[in-house]
Amino acid sequence: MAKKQKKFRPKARLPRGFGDRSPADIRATDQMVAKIREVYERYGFDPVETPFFEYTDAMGKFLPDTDRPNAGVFSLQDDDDQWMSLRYDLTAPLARHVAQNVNEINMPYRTYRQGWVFRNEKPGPGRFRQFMQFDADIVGAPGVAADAEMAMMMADTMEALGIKRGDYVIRVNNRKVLDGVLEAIGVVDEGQKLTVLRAIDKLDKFGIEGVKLLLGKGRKDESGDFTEGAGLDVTVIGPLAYLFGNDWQKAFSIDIFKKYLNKIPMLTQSPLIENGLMELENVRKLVRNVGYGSDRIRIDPSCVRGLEYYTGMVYEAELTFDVTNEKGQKVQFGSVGGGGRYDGLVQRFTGQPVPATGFSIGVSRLMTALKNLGKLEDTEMPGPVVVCVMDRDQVGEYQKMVSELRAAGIRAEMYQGNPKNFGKQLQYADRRDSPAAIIQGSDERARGIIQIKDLHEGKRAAAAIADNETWKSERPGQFECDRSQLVEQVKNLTAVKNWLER
RNA sequence: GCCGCCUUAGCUCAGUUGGUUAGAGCGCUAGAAUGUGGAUCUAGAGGUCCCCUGUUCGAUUCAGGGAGGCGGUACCA
Repeated sequence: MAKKQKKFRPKARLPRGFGDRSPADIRATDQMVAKIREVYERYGFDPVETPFFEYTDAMGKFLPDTDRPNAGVFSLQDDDDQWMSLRYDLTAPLARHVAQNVNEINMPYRTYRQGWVFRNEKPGPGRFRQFMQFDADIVGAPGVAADAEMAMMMADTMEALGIKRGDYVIRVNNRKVLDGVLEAIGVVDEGQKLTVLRAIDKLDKFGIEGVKLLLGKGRKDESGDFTEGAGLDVTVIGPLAYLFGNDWQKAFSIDIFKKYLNKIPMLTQSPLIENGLMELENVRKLVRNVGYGSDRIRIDPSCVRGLEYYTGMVYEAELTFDVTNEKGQKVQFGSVGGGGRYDGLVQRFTGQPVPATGFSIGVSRLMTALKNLGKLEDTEMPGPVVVCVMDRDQVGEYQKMVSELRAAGIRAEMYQGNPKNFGKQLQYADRRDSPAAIIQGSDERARGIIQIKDLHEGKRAAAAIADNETWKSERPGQFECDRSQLVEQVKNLTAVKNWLER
């Protein structure tokens, strides 16, 4: 007697940091993407798409001392043993695309794209290992006017998405100023430089006191974990904190910025800083001139951005309201998009300097924020009109009704489950939020009519009925009409009408 | 990676000072009512109490290890 072999059953589970998308998610994303695209198109950008995979060397993602790709990217070797990686952003692939097509591309090249990117990192609240970004870049435009356009387009995009003025801000800064300051105070070690920049980047998260700790000895977090600081001297930390901790909502001017910079000891004349300040001032003038106030685009010395490849202006879109998650916990949201000037990325391939500036919107993150706020538009779609199967030998006729409704632009289907239990069919239609069920049994057929059951109206009318007998005999929302009236009558139902006129 | 919390039915969660039949709400299935979705009532199905090892007469409960989830922090090119 053979023992019953236990069949291997894989556990149905998602890889960490990945998620299925519901109909509501997909529709909401589509809507968001459409709105963003509309803004970009209006600014004169054209789409171009690159694939999910790139050769790892093209993305510049090999670890320094090994022939293995960076651990933060998903990588695999193809059958030629070449390392390929899933793209971790849309900027590196664009640089590759531009380098490969420099001769065909008409510069300045205004281009946008949206798509999934992948990062092999620990996911967090609102952070996934697959997420969607929406990028726009101007390649081949060296002037700060291009950067100003980016900042303005970001602001416009926020508002196009329904985020009110005051609920977001585009923070702008210049890497040249930061680099100049760090150089002046003697931070020349690359590692220390990065630590300082990261510390400043944490301002919104930990406040100025936390940043001071990180600039100095280090900081202990709530769980008791200790983070090593940059080890700067107190004489430098003070003025730095003063510079970055200031509320920069007031109108920016070079003079004010300089005044703060002057409080930093050891800071001398620096062409780098002068140049950076001039660029900031020019951007400020450009955007103010067309009516973008400091409530929308703000010069902010604490805006640093982590990426190393930025060479000039950097910008970041931040939501200024609190975000709570589905469990009611307040969530640190941080930025929902950012970017900057990266004049060196294309040069990596061609040797020729190609100036470029661009930014990226974290669509998934932004959607999470909007969803938690209830700021997502109602994406509900009414279910299909369900044609009930009363007699199996009549499915041809039922399918014809479905076909007529579809031809009129109305979502419709014939019930595909077991038709034996009629109640089941209505229950199905109800759960799909169908506007109507169509009923034609032998009685109706003999009279050449159909029953149209307005399920939405029925639900409303039923609120007053507690007793099932009454509920059944009254048939709330139900009416009959001639078979030939099917499409016309269904079109007249409120839910259907609203949908067709949306 | 590091720190903390958590893991019991499809879902949200009780509970067992270590004891024989492990519970609730919601959901699901069926019936009351076989041609009428809701509400109501009745019944039913559904469990490796995350996994492994140990302690014990006995472990879902205790100990150690592991996995997974959540949160913080680091990293985020």
